[in-house]
Amino acid sequence: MTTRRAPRARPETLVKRTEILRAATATFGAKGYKNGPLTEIADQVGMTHAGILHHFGSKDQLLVEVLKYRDQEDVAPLEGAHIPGGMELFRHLVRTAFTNETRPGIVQAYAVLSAESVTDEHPGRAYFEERYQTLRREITEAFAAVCAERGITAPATVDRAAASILAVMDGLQVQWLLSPDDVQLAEASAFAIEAIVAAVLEPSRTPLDLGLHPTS
Amino acid sequence: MTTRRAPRARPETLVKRTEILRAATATFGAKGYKNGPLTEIADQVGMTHAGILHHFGSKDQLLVEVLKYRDQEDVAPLEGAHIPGGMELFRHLVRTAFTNETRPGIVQAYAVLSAESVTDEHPGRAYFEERYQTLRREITEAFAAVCAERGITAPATVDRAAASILAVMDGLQVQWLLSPDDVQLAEASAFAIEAIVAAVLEPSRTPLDLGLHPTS
DNA sequence: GAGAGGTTACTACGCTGTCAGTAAGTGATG
DNA sequence: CATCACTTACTGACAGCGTAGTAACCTCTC
Repeated sequence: MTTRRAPRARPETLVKRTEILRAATATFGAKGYKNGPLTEIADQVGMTHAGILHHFGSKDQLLVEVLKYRDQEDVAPLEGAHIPGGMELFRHLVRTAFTNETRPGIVQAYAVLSAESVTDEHPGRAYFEERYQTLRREITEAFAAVCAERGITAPATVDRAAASILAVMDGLQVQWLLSPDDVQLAEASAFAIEAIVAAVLEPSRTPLDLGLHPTS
Repeated sequence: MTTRRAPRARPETLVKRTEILRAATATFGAKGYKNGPLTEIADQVGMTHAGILHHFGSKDQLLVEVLKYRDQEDVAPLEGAHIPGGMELFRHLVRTAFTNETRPGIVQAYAVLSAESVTDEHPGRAYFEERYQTLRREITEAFAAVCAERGITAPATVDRAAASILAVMDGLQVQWLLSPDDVQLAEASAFAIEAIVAAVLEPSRTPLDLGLHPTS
């Protein structure tokens, strides 16, 4: 319970810390959190594993800081450093998918860690729970804004659509990591997002009878 | 490399083996493969971990058999023990999503293991690679059949759609496991599958301009 | 009585975290 | 401006645990 916050860092030290965070992202991405040893991270930055623990206190804490670090890095390049709303959000998500195709390491880290986080007592669980909640809310609000713009009331499907959009992006990442030649990450993401957005804005022109609506 | 297959099993032993496979599914689901100890599996079936190794030779081999076992269990209840085609396949996928809502343990095992399989040298990797390839092919063929039925030529989007359908199902499982109260696994899956199928069969009535088509 | 289905005992290893010690920096002070 | 007091940034050794796999040995059952 010792709050090892703010150890009055030397300016040079902050550089080293982010170096560690990057190395940890690589190792956790390649091997998972539980199976990614501190020594491997330490090697990458020319240190012993004890040095890592000196900076972050524990491996659990390191993971939390890795996740937080990735968040602020992702938001950084955005205009005004804030996620857009309305239809622009969907465009942003599609752009993100295209960007992701150029950085398999980070994609792998998120894919592995998010799934691993559902295991018992995982230190990253709270982070991913909140993350998904936040993202779903933002997408739901974007739907509401777009619907309002078009003078229609947002249908009840927006909640399902919001979860589905995130889901399809994540799921495609796993398939893409397994078979990069068979799966077009960005284009498939764009296609699916368009399909889902269209289904919300112009619902069920043709009922497909997939068993959803219990007619039988 | 010793083929420890067919050790002339006693009928009672086969029961024990499947008992082990079920226990392993539970443990691997709860903790992941690497972090799921053999001793925990052994405890569940009233055995020592050496007993498990007697049956399966190694932990890696056990995982492979767990995955194979789940496959044949899933196909078993189906008519004719074979996956349907055409529009019936999509109905089957939606039904599966509803079934899955009643068995979080198995869902968790698949979610955790499929993502873990993309890590370095994971023993389950080949299985998941093939599994996704097979499933994508089956869905693509179902699309082709449905299109033929309607007298239209299957559009180029079927490949992306096939991957997207699997992706959305998998991705929703992770979110559902993290927040079961916030995410409706089955209903969201059904909605997304309908949306994607509709987008294939009746493409782009209204262009949404999500940046997919580089018009600028 | 041979082999299947185990157990007990043990080896060997990998991992996190602790601890003591060291070298280099920081800062107040006489 | 030199020195003393203290902090930061580590290293190296090691404790302590959990784990996979092996080997030898029982003990039922065909």
